[in-house]
Amino acid sequence: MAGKYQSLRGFRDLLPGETEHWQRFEARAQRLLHAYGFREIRVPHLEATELFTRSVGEATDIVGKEMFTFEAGRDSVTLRPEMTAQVCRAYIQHGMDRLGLNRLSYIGPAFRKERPQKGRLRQFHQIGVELFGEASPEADAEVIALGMAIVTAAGVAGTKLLINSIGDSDTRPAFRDALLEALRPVAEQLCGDCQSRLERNPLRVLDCKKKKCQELSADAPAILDFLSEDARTHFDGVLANLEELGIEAVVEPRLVRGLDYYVRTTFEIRAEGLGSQDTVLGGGRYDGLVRALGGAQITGMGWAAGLERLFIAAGLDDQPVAPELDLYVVTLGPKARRMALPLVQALRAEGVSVSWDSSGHGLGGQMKRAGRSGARFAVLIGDDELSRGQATIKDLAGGGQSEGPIDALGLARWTRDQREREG
RNA sequence: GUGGGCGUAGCUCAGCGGUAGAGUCCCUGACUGUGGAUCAGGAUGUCGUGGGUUCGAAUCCCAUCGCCCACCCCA
Repeated sequence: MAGKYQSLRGFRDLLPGETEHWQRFEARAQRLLHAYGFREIRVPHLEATELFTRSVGEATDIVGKEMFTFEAGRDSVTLRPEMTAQVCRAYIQHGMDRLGLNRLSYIGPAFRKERPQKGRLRQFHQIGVELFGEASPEADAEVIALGMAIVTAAGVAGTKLLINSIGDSDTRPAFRDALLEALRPVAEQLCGDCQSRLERNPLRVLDCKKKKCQELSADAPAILDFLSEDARTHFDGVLANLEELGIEAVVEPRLVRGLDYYVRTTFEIRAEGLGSQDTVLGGGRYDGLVRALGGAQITGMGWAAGLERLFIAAGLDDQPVAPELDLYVVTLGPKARRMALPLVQALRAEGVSVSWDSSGHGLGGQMKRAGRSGARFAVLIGDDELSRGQATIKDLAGGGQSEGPIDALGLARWTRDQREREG
């Protein structure tokens, strides 16, 4: 508990050892996204509040109590609680439907003002994709396949794909009424949360984890029975395509996603061992959203995954990455010290990763720093080495010592040879 | 917003009325040119903050802030 200032609740620093995990995942993810033909879009962190209230839904918790909203002069602005609405806004704003830009991906922070806990922070990070203008079952299957690949790329094993169709916006009211009719008589027996859900969003009662509520809603009508002919065909097509791709999907009729804009296909990928935070990726189809935000009638399908949760599910959260470096230059005496900076610069230009200590510590201190830097070899240069024209090179893992080149080009070649020898 | 747990050295934690401790890390030396092992020495704290009880409070009481975990909800 040192220092006067502390990061804000729900906001945290990513330190070296952890950032490497992020970099590795991001590199792998970008390769995958590229392989699927997606191109990255970067949208602002701040947006007009109305964009989110319109798209995510007034009644959702996100809009109701979790947004970081500020008054900026006459405008109300909000730190994005998710990115789909923004990507749609940008899609419309830049006329992307005419530019052939219909496969978009994003990665970055999002903000929700809720009580932090494991795998849930006020600033968290999402990676996601949006596929516009393709309403086919194949599109759904492809987007889901990409989601599975991303989760796998993060190193998560033991995933489970849950899928459902919540029908179209014009058939949902019928289901909602039927559901209400079935649940009203037993409303008293539902848990407190569900009683309020009954009014706000009855579909979510199906999603309640409490046993009693599940029993009470067991005999309630299933949404799949209310699908229109089109929606039913579409859903069957999605399932068939997933099977064709060898992706195992569990139809979960109780799966209801929280955001208002979803229609037809909804799905989540869950990871084992994460408790209530086990949904690592979630998404679905949102065919009416672009239109609702003022664009043309263009369909959409996408998902978002939480990076913090992915890393927890992959078991990476408590495994810091050790530093790696080719060389650490240790100098003795003023002559050697004067040539150190030009030397390390020349080595870097040759693609060798190298560090050194410019603060004038003694040999012991420098060796200690060399050991901690993660360097494979320490290159010792003192008066002896300068007169001999040979550097002393110490193997920091094995402890052995030998002579080696003292000039940049020679050292660079020597380093490359070592790398090759060690694979 | 609700419930529970915890705040003592950079880190992990012990102490639970009588002068603030351990391990680790850090610094110095044994080794006048060698890190990681060993040994010896050293440094480090408004004991989260404010108030109260007491001759005396890290310890008991009250308040407050912060963190963690869970619920709600979600990625």
